[in-house]
Amino acid sequence: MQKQETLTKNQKIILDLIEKSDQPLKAYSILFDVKKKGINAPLQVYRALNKLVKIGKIHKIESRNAFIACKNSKCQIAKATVFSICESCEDVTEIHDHKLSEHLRDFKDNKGMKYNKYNLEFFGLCKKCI
Amino acid sequence: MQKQETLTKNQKIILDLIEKSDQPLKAYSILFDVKKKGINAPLQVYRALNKLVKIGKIHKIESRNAFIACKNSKCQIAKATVFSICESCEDVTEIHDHKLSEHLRDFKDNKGMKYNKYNLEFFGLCKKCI
DNA sequence: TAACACTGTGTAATAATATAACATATTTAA
DNA sequence: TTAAATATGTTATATTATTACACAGTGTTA
Ligand SMILES: [Zn+2]
Ligand SMILES: [Zn+2]
Ligand SMILES: [Zn+2]
Ligand SMILES: [Zn+2]
Repeated sequence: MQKQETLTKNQKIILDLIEKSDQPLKAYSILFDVKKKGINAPLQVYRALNKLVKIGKIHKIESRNAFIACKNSKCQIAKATVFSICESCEDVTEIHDHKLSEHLRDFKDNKGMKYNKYNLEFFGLCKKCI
Repeated sequence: MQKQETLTKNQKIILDLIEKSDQPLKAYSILFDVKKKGINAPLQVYRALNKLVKIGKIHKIESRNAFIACKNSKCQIAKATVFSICESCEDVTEIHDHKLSEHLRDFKDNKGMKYNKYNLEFFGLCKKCI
């Protein structure tokens, strides 16, 4: 089992907001939404986001500078992420594919590099947008 | 064969600079370096970068907001990128692994999404930094 | 040749994303 | 109970990227 983290007030407020959205949220849109809860500055948002990413509660979609909640309760998931992104409607889905995970986990380059994390983003058109 | 693109003056200047570096360069560092060649504004840099990315001459390292030259002459490579990134020295290497490419190319999710591109970034410690 | 689409340029202004620096408070652990 | 680690609130600033506008070159086509 993963160590259960106790979240602080700001972290809870921001995680709640992200979990209520099924799509990625951007930092300044989060800031706008949590102003009514007393969070006033970008740094307060980014500090919470960084912590939540670190403990795996949310993931950053690097190509979009946006943050999405992780629905997967498994350990280590923060260190092994796969997303599909529709380039038309911007719908983002986290992918958990056992076979793909295995391939990625077992990947070795020929440079002797030691990996502890990866992030994979697939781009295309979702069913609705094809 | 891929259609041979004719690059414009600005695009050539910026591609030259990126190709001379074996590591990713950031847009504003590129801007600083090409000012002596008459490129004065961020937008001139970003326009060239976007074009060069589009035609596959360079790739964007999404997690670093930086741009690296592609050494691979194969078609389609702009649409299927894999990088290893050292979190200590920030060394970035483009990976071309046939087996991995196959797995990624053949990946199908269960949502009927049609993919046309992917980007994979591995993070860890390189040989020197372990 | 003229009209048009398409691509690129140059410039200024601004938007969007993220961090530094500082003072203080709270929690955790030796 | 001191010290270390983590979090907070605030201001300012750094970094990354785009909008808007005027115009120039190139190729197509009517
Ligand atoms: Zn997840
Ligand atoms: Zn879509
Ligand atoms: Zn490449
Ligand atoms: Zn290294």
